[in-house]
Amino acid sequence: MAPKFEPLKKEPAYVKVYNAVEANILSGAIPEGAPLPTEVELCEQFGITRATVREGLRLLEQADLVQRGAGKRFYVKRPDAEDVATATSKSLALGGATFREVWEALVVMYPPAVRLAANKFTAEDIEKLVDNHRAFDTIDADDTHAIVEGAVGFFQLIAGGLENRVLLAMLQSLNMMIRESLNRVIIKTPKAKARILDAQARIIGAIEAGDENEAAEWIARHIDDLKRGYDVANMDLENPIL
Amino acid sequence: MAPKFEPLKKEPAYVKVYNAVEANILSGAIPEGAPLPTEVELCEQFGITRATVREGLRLLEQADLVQRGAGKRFYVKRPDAEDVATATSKSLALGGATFREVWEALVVMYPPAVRLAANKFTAEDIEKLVDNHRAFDTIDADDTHAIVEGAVGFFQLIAGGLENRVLLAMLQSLNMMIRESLNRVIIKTPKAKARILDAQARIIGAIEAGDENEAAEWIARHIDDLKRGYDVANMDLENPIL
DNA sequence: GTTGTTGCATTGTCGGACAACTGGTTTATA
DNA sequence: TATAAACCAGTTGTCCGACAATGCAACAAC
Repeated sequence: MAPKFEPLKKEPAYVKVYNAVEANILSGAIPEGAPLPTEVELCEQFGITRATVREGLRLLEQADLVQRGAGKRFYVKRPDAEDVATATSKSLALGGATFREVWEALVVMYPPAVRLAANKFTAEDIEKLVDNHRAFDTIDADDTHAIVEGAVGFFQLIAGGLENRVLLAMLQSLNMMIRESLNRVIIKTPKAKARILDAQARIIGAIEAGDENEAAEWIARHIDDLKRGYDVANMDLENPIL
Repeated sequence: MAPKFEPLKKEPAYVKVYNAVEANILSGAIPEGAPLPTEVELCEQFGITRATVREGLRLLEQADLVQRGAGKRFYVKRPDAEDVATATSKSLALGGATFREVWEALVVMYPPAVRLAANKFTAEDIEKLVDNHRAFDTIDADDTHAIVEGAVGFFQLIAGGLENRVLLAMLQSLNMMIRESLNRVIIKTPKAKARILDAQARIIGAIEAGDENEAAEWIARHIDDLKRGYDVANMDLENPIL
């Protein structure tokens, strides 16, 4: 067998900057919230020019490891679930994810998630759901945008109450994609609002009662119901959501 | 109520570059695989200096919208599921995700995923599972690293066969975090290999038979079994995985 | 106490320059 | 002729030095 040499990395300097700073953040050497050295300081420390340092900083910036304060210099920031979700959904959408894939993911993920919710939700969490539900009731049935927001908001509250950032990030990115989808296929059926309202009520009831089977059952129906809009619109589910 | 003004954004030029190019990619004006204009061309088009253009390009680079070819200039690339997963898991880990969150997500997501697999997997997919299983059988029971890889590889194959990039991205990022976790709490129990092997066999059998209940049942047990290592190691599940 | 002023630190942008690398073309050599 | 060496053009990576714009803090003025 031929000796397998590493491609002996000669990464550009700005990547090295990125890696070096990332390592320091990761190891905790630069704690969360702490400011990064200034650009000139970094220049001196790395022994490179400012332009190069800045390119490395852009990488960190886009990686959400670091953020420009209201003031000026960068400070370390841990990526929160929402950022992760935004980036994920954006990437997936851009990657050509189809309606089918998104809906399928929804069907797969939410029923077990509400099962967890039924076991875990506090009175507070439930109250939020109820509030959201009441607000939803007051919207104009023709205001499709508001309806979409209300429907997505419900999912958001479910995801948010799970006390689990990993699940939160994943469900949230799903929610964003669903919002895209729903806004595209405008919910036209006049009954839409009523049916959503009913489903939400039952799900909330089931969670409140801690009845995970009932909750899972109803959210599955709810999702299926939402999806029906697509079938009605006669859309090809294999179309990309973007 | 006090009038609420927009923060009147005056984004720096390099952000504008990022946005402009992103928009062009998104709209399909620059199709996938097509090369971006060279840096100098971009300078001319935007009417700014090269250093600034390059900062914008770094943002695009980190956003995985664009990639440096083996040759030289950037070409457009859609983010694939793996990149998304890598970024997601990294961010979540950095965000302080705990063992509990990861395991919980695993418990929530995989049983329904294998249900899907039981309905959807082709002979080919199953063959891969079988191959992986056979290979796993041959590893040394003391080679904990190999055992972890084998266990994770099994999950990877499940995720990969679903024909769903959205689910794939999410499951894959979970897999990466699990790999981290398992490598940390080294599987010591001598029986580990045997139990994993057995569970995998049953899951594969169930998928092959299209028995989704059986498959879901066994993967749940399997996951629970893997988790037991933590209990044995007496680890605090609320510790971050990093 | 609020409002202006001033100066400092830091970032954003500029212009030009050069080395390094890649790919292709031409030329020299076996 | 075929192969290797040398050359050239295009592009990226890095550097330097400079200046404008902005935010911050301290201080002065009303």
